[in-house]
Formats: sequence, structure tokens, C-alpha cells
Amino acid sequence: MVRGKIQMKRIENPVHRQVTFCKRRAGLLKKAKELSVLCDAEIGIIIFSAHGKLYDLATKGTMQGLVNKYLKSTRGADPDVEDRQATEKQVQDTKMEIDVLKTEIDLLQKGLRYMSGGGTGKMTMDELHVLEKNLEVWIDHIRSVKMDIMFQEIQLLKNKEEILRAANHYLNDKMSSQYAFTNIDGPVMNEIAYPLAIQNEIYQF
Amino acid sequence: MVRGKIQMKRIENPVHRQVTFCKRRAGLLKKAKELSVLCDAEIGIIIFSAHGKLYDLATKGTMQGLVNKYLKSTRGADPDVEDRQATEKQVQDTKMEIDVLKTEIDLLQKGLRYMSGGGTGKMTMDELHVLEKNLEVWIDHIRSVKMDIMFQEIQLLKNKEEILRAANHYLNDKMSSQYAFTNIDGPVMNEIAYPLAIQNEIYQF
DNA sequence: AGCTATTTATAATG
DNA sequence: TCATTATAAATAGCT
Repeated sequence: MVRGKIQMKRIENPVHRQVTFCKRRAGLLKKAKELSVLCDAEIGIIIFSAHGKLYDLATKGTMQGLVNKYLKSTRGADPDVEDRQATEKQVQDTKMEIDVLKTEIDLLQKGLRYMSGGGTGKMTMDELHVLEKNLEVWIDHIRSVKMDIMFQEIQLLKNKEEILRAANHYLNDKMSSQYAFTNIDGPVMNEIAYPLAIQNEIYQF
Repeated sequence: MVRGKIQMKRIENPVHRQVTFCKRRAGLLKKAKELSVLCDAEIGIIIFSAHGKLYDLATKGTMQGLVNKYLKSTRGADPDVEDRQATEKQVQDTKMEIDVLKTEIDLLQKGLRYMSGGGTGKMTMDELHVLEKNLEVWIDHIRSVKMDIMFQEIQLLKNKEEILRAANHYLNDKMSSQYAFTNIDGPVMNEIAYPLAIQNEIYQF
């Protein structure tokens, strides 16, 4: 007999708790089945007991199908399609960027060849000095842009869900190791910035 | 008043069905919360109405977490964990590659310092040729590492949720601005590679 | 696991 | 949608 209202808090007596768990779990699943039948609803219930044992119910189809439907419904439109489109756009943008960079790299290589005497002769000390100064200016610009980018990226990555945090950690680790890379002494060639020398073939998958 | 037992079949009257759906849905969720509290169970309920509207409840944590737990319990390992492990491996690989590149860059910096006359004087033609070859090898390595990084990044960005797609778009914008930045004329200083000059302060929040 | 006194949920109605 | 209420259903405590 129900001799009084039960307090809505965890039942401390483990035996009572286990009995109640069995009874109410059966009741809950029954109610779910009834609701599904009466109102033509699709219902899934997942129960993990305190000890981690799984009980589940799916009133139509499989729980797997219901979970997929749920994830799809939660995420909004088909993420795969949008994702693929976004990636495609990235690829296009990057290809354009790469074309420009290839041209620039060609120029750089020609300059290097010239510098190393492939055609004409050696560069003068003054020419080398100008080159060094130009490189320093370039490095300053790259450094500034990269700092902004890194800062914004980290801000964006903060406070995101697990999946995004995973990406975040990946980027952080990557960044850290990149930082380590730059931590070498030397006056001139210690700046490298974002993606200029990617080869075209990469984007053809 | 409950004037009699209800037949356990779909309620044909749409109004009655809708009312019953609301009431029994509320009752079901209430029962689930009670069971969760009383017996310390973790419960998730997903309800799709006949018209496809989603109602859900997760008594501990998020439904996403519960679904992951369910999938993990039902199938194999947590895909997130595997993802993170794969990412970790990628990071390790990249670090190793970077170490190699670091060594090569040290050499190149010494060559450049020498070349720019910091101490001695001009390099001979042979020395310049060796430097050119070293630079070419270096560029090939940078290119290779950058290809890997871009490829991994794109793979990581694929199939993620909306929040990650936002980051994705951000990267697009970033790339665009980098493109704009690098689009400066000048014969020599047109190579930019991935992130070597990140400053430490960025990682200190 | 059953049993029953009660509480709780809810169908019909306003 | 909200409130009421008569009744069905669930269930707490017991064996």
C-alpha cells in the first residue's frame, strides 16, 4: 500500500531503490508505448541505471534510426551537404590562392637562382642587405597578421562543445609545436606564415 | 472525468489525440525525471510527434552526451576518443617533421648570415649553389608539411557541427585576407609558409 | 514475485 | 490553452 507520499529525492535504502527502479522503469516504458500508440508518436527512451546498466526502448524502428533522426533534427539541415559545400568553397579559394602563390614562388626561385649566380654573377653586399631589409619588413607584416589570426581563432575555439574543443586542442598543439619551431636563433629567416606553398594536387580528392 | 478505460489504439479524433499527446507527454517526462531522481538513473527521452516535431529530455548532462554514451555502450569505442587519438597522432607526426625542418632551417640561417656578410664577406659561387640547393630542399619540405597540415585541417573540419562550420567560414575569411595581404608586388619576398612566428603571449589566457 | 491502500495521472468536460 | 473532477492507473510498503 502507498502509505504516504514519497519524497522526490534519491532513495537511500539500496533495496528499496532497486525495487522502485524496476517498477517505475517498467511503468515509464509502458507509458511511452501507450503514448506512441495513442498519439502515433515515435519515442525512444534510454536509461542508464546508477550502476551503468543500459535499458532502452524504441517504439518505431530502431534506436539507431531514432538517434540518427534526432541528431539530424538537432543539427539542422543535412550537415554533410553543407559541409561538403563549405569545403568545396575552401578548396576553390585555396586553389586561387595557390595559383597566385605559385607565380610568386616562381619569381622567388628565379631571384634565388640569380642570386646564386645561375646566370649573371654574385649579388653585391648592398643588394644582399636590401634583400635582408625587405625580408624583415615582410616578416613584420606576416607576424602582425598571424597574431591577429591566431588570437581570433583561439577566441572562436574557446567555449565550444567537445568536438570543437578537440579541434581546438589539435590547433593548440599544432601551434605550440610551431612556436617551438620558430624558437631558433638567427637574424633573418625565422618567419613562416600561413598557406602559400601548398601544391595543387592536394585539393583534388 | 475518466468515464471509462481508453482503448489502446490510435486516437482517431485529432483534437483528442493532440490533447492526449500533450498531457501524456508531460506525464511521461515527469515520470522520467522522478525515476532519475529517485533511483539515480540517467535517462534520455526522444519524442517525435506524428507531425515530426521533436521533444526531448536528458536528466543528466546533455542528450548529445547520453547519445554518445548509448552508442558507445551499444557498439564499440567512442568515436570522439578515437578522433582525439588520431588527432594526437597527427600532431606527433607533425612535430617530428617540424624537428627535422628546424635543423635544416638552422643550417639555412647560418648560410644566410654568412651570405649577407654579417661576419666574413661574400660567398663563393659554389657556396651559393649549395645554399640554393639547400633552400630548394627546404621549400620542398615546407611544402610537404603544409600539404599535410591543410589536408588534415580540411578532414577535421568536414562532418562537424554548425559551430565548427562557423569556424570553418572564419578560416575562409582568414585565408581571403591572407591572400589579399600576400598580394603585394615585389620580386623576392613572396613566399610564406605555415606558422612559425607565433608569439608566446597568445597562449597565455 | 503478489497484494492493496493510496497517490498520481488523466479523459472528458467546461 | 487552462481548470476541474471522476475515474483509471501506478505504485510504496508489505508479505
